[in-house]
Amino acid sequence: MRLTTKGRFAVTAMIDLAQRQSNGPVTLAGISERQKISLSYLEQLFGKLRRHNIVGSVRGPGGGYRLARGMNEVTVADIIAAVDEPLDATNCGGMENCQDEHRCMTHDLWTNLNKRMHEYLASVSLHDLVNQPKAKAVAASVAIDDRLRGARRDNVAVA
Amino acid sequence: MRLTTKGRFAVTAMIDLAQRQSNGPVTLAGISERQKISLSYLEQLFGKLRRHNIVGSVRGPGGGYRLARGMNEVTVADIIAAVDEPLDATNCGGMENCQDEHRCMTHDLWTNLNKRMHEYLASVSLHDLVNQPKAKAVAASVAIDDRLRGARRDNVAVA
DNA sequence: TGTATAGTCGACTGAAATGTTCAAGTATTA
DNA sequence: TAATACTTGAACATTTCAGTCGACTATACA
Repeated sequence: MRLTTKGRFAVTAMIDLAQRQSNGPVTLAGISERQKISLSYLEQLFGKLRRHNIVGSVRGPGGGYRLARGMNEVTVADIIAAVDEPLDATNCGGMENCQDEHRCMTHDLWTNLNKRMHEYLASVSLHDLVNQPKAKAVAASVAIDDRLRGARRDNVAVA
Repeated sequence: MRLTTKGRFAVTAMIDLAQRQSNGPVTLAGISERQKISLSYLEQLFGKLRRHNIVGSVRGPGGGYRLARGMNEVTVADIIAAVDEPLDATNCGGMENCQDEHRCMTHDLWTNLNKRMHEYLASVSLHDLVNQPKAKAVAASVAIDDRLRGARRDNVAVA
């Protein structure tokens, strides 16, 4: 799981899309203008999002993109994984080279940390982002800590 | 907050350092060999870590690096921030261009997400990583999360 | 039947970041 | 003084980022 401006663009664009799809398909040209992201770059990003079945496309006049699933079914982790693609997990791709005890230890520790990060990003859905009440950031921190400790959460609103 | 292999290398190296500093300063050459990271690359990373007062150096024979503070006082966020440096937070650096309502909204949403990620990484200390009992609780919480959310097909490479 | 709309695909680009290597230092210990 | 080890700077190939361009296909609508 990598986190760069690329994933940021994708998330921003997806929020825009989620907010507007009720009026029918949303054009990339519109997203481009509203979010100030180059149209051709969006085409690349949405090509990947489409191939990952996160969005669907409608061609021709009046066409555009729409979500392939409900907002609750699309997480930030999904979006980032779609555009950032593979990227090797650890220095020792699978088992190879892992005979040394110390390497294996740091290896486990790292994948562990990674897993938790992914877990967090997977816990935030597009719905959470779109329906986030303006400015509650601070209060949210408590909830996160609880969740990391294994606290139960009902279907909602991380935010 | 950016997350790349660069920060990964730094965290791995810091774990190695934390595990071995009880025997006195740890040389980069040693870390390089154990973790299979190029020595010169480590030199660059530790130069930054030193300038951020995360590690301290001891020159001359028998020298090396040691933590500048206790393991509990060094978080993953500290390490990543030190090596990944600046990187603008949002597309609209401060206030500029933020007159449009929608841009401001997604802008807030994004910085919010960012804040939470940072918060999480700041909650994991070097001590936590070194003394972590071999991966158990985390895996469990992931399973729970998936269940609550309704099984998802992608199962994205966590890495 | 055209034609404008809008997605699809591929190649290509300059700039930056990654990760590595080489080389020449300086400080410290023995 | 010699060996050790950090310090600094430069150069480098490779990859990714972000954007551009051009040609193409599918569809709605007049």
